[in-house]
Amino acid sequence: MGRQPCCDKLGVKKGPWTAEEDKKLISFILTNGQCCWRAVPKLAGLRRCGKSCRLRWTNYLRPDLKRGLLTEAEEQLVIDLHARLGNRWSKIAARLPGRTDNEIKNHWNTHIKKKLLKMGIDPVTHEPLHKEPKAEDSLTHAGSLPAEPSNITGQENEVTLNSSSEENSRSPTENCSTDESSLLLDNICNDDILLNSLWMDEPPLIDASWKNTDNPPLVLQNTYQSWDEDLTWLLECQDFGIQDFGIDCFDKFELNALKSLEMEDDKH
DNA sequence: AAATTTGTCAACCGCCTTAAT
DNA sequence: AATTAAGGCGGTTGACAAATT
Repeated sequence: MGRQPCCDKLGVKKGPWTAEEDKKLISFILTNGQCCWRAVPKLAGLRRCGKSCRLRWTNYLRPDLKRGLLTEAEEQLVIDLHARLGNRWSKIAARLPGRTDNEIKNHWNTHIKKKLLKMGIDPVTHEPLHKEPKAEDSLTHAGSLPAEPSNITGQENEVTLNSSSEENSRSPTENCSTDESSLLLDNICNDDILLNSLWMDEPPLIDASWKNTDNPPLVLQNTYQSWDEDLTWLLECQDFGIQDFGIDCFDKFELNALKSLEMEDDKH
């Protein structure tokens, strides 16, 4: 009855991943693609739960991940999206290429939350903590325009709030006050179709903008910079048949995954 | 210099939805 | 239709690092 168990609970390792485990997982996924996490630990020679492998891959090992702190523009975007979506971190993360829900959630809890509180803004409702009773007061009170969309300007204390209500009639592009954040927000908000897809829980559009830039892919710039010395093996990707973690590699990887899926489909 | 506090974030836990049997 | 696991998600924890006393 039902499906087979995800993994043999006995002998499953927990805790921090070692460099060796990471290597095995990356090697396996780059070769075979992402599919059937239940089978991954066994096939990759890992004493881990499939769930743990998926988490490790999506949150830390994926080649398209950015590393490091969120930029101001990204932070602004997170605040704006949070005002609209609440704690739906995966939805928010879907709009920030190279960022994971876990990373955004952590950043929210450790940085943004405090920042907003410091500014006198409730991080849950995005309303002022001490709301003035008079409407005219709210007009003069920085960041106290509940009916208006959110916006953090470059100035520390000038935060225009977004209504936590899911009815946001004003064009979100009007929120943008910095060029950088404008660009980011434009990607999401300026397009009704995109916004609708967000609300309708449709799959996000693939963001491939970095593929067209003259700059090296972020993955090459940042992905493994902060890793400990044990991970220098990653620089020797050829060891497991990977020339680099750049664009081509990832495209191949995606193709590999698709092939695997197709093969799975053929079997059925 | 040592002890304590605070901050950060990777990883786990448990719940929910979806899908397989 | 009922049962069970996979996959996905958000909340929470705990180890470690950095800052402070």
